[in-house]
Amino acid sequence: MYKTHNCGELRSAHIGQTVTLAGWVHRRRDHGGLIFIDLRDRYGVTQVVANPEINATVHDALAEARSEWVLQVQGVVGNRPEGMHNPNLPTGDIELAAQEVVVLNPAKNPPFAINKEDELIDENLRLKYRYLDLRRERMKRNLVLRHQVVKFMRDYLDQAGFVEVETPILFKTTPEGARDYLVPSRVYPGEFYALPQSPQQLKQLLMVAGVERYFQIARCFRDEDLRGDRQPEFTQLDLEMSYIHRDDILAMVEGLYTAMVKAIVPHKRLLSSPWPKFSHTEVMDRYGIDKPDLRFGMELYNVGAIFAQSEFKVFRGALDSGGVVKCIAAPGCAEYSRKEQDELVEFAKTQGVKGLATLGLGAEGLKGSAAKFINESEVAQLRQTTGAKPGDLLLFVADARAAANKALGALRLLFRDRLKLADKNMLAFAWVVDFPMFEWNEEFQKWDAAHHPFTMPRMEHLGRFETDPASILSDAYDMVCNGYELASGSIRIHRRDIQHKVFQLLGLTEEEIERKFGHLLEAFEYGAPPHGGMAPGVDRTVMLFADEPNIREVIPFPKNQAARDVMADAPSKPDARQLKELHLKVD
RNA sequence: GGACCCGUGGUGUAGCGGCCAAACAUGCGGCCCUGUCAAGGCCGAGAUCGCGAGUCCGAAUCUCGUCGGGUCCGCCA
Repeated sequence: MYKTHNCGELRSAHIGQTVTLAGWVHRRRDHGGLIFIDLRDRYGVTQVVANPEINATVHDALAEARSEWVLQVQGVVGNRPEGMHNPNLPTGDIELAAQEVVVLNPAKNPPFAINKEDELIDENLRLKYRYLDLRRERMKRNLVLRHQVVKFMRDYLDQAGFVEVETPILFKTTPEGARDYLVPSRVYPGEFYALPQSPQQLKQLLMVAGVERYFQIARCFRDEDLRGDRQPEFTQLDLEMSYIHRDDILAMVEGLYTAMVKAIVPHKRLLSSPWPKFSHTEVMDRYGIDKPDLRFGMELYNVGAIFAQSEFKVFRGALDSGGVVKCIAAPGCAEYSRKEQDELVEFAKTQGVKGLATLGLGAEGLKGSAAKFINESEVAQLRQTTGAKPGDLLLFVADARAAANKALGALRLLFRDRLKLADKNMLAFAWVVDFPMFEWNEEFQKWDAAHHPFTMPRMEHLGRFETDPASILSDAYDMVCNGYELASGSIRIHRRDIQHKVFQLLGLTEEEIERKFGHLLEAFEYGAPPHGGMAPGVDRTVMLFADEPNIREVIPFPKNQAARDVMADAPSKPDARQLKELHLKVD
């Protein structure tokens, strides 16, 4: 070992001991005579002091040292002089009087400061030098937090009788869903493996195999465009249980997360426990989105009834064509300028609606674009329905229901951030249940599975496959928290006939069903138990726990938004020989 | 595929038609300094303002294009 102790553990009790530390030069303070070096390793920082009158060689060596040099220092742990203790440092009562210094490795000046936390360094630069970025306190903290989260999950599920099983990374491409990452086979020209979008089929087969309680910290791959909470590869806590109903698995995951919050982020509070449960319809109506942030109010209100007799053309048109008029009330924003209101309108348009009407309940009367079209009686009813107060700004969208929900839901989040309506130490977990089983795909004129095709439709709705697929509900469920979808899951189909029926409705031919899912359907014929599961996102969980704005901050080596690894510069061109072996030609 | 925002010394910012052969902080180099801990003091180096066209007497500043980055829409069973 290069060291006898780490840089975070020495205390007064060690005074007088001869120890050896090794680490990076965090900071150097050269007084000409005395030199102080803050030596840093993973565990902390210890002050090393060199006195030229005591040891000139050591003093000269430390005078040369610069930031991020790697040093090994042997010395005696000493009590700091009276009044020189540093209460801000766990090791602040002692210092190491250096007797011997070995430069293990000098270092170039880093492209950004490792010993500073406040500056927001350009992320591309951080990613290019990720190994330096990870030395910084913030990243180190996130790395360790992630470890704690994963370890807690493993321990908790082990206690609950789950078995961790690894499933293949090289698997089979599946239709629908996200775009697959394909891996060419050298042995079979023209054939490809696919990286799993999730271990969905495999874990179901593990249920058929009798594992009963399975979990895996599973890497998943989806070749879609990136977002702050989406990476091409990400990690899920993949879970599956046999002989359970929906509420059994919800209770299992709720228990896990509730215990985990208490153990790992005790400074965070749960909005409610047990967690509330909403139907999909209800969250869409009230929050305009299927992953509501419940930490604040500002709900959406359907005010169509108030304007049933309105002559306001915008509202009239929407209502007459089967749409809705909905609104939210932005607290204290009645005096927004014309420009500020125009910005809101523009934002709404980016969310897919034709426009946005505004009504400010100003101190000197009504303001905003809808003011002259709304009468006193309507204002009174609006105030009653929405609870809006004088000084609030009402924002109306008159459009098709889905579009209106989406735009107002997005505006609600805009105001959350702008008005700081959400407490960052609050975790508002909730369940969303009763999803529709199918969604009509306008582009391809076909039915899609709203969750995935292995989801169990409600038994009592099985008769509607031929008559009204849109009305079929499924046993799917989402776990949401603070505006993120943290997990998604369902009770699965375990009967061949039902699974076949679903594939048929999704438009797969008999030949496709057999070729793509034959293995699964056959498995269901050998005594598949009823089962279901879910898959919480590990990256998003850690992101929420760490108060980070995106999952890149909790992934050691993430891709940028263009899906590149800017450190290694991947993806990259393979050698011609590699392509030839794989029987590939590139355009 | 689309919309919007950003790009100025190593880093973070300011400047947003002439006062800029670009300012501040920090970092870096040198000198001084024996109790600092974001050490201090003095001196110094370091940027053709992402790139390319254009407008103008004059462009870091305005316009167009392009490259890079980010946020969002589409997409993400």
